[in-house]
Amino acid sequence: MLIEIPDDFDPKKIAQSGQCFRMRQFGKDTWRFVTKDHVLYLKNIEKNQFDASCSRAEWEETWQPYFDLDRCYRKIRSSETGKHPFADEAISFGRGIRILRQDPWEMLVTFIISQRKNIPAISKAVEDLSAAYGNPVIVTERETLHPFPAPAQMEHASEEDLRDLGLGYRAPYVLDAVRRVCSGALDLFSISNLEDDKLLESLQTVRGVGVKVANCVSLFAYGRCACAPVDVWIERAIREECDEKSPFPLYGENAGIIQQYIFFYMRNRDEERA
DNA sequence: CTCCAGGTGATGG
DNA sequence: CCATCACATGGA
Repeated sequence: MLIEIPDDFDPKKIAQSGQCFRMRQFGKDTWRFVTKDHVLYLKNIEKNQFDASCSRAEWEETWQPYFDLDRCYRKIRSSETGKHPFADEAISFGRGIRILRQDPWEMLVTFIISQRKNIPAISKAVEDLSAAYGNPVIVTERETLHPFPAPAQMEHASEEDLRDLGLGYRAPYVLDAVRRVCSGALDLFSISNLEDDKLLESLQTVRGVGVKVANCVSLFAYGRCACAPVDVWIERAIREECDEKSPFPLYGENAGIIQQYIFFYMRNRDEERA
């Protein structure tokens, strides 16, 4: 099915922006996305035109919100440029990035796992966890893959089971998330109605979830674009490029989006000539 | 061998 | 409140 995306949309940059860990490239111009039990193959036909492997209904119900297509990133780049010189560089460099609206449970577990791991290691851990607990398998024309496991599917996992998957000291953290969500102590749907600060606070009731992980879940799952996660790369940017002063207060409701441009810029700006 | 990776919790001041 | 430190694992 033919899809037009007139706004910013660069799959390669989105894949390299450290927000989704199950995105893969197939051949030169096709990208695979996974959310819940949906898989999408998106082939870039020409500028702004894509062939999507799903129905119109699935596109509108699942993928349009997933790609945050109701938000105009071109307009945001335009309105936020001119406030900070380094952010301006990052915004220009990262044109094409979007903030994906991903599954809250998957983001919670993924970013618990992410601490003190590099991005390839996070990706591997997410795949291993899915292979171990995610059912039923999804069969497409191209491949067979496992969905990210639902909380109930991990309910009887032991700490040792999770350590065997390479989660290390994060294993009890993941188990605490499983226990809280399965018991209803943490309702990932209900908290979507909370204000940003209360949402962050609720997420941090899980062991192993601190300020940074809570901000990642808020931004990448709940679409809270005022939330700007500060990790080692952003700390480095503030220290070395922003004269020790966080630029994010300048951007209010778009701080999280600017954060994502800066994160991508810090990690990729030296790879220009390749 | 050492160092580091999208951090957090515990501890001590 | 802020500064240290331990924490598992794998790759460079």
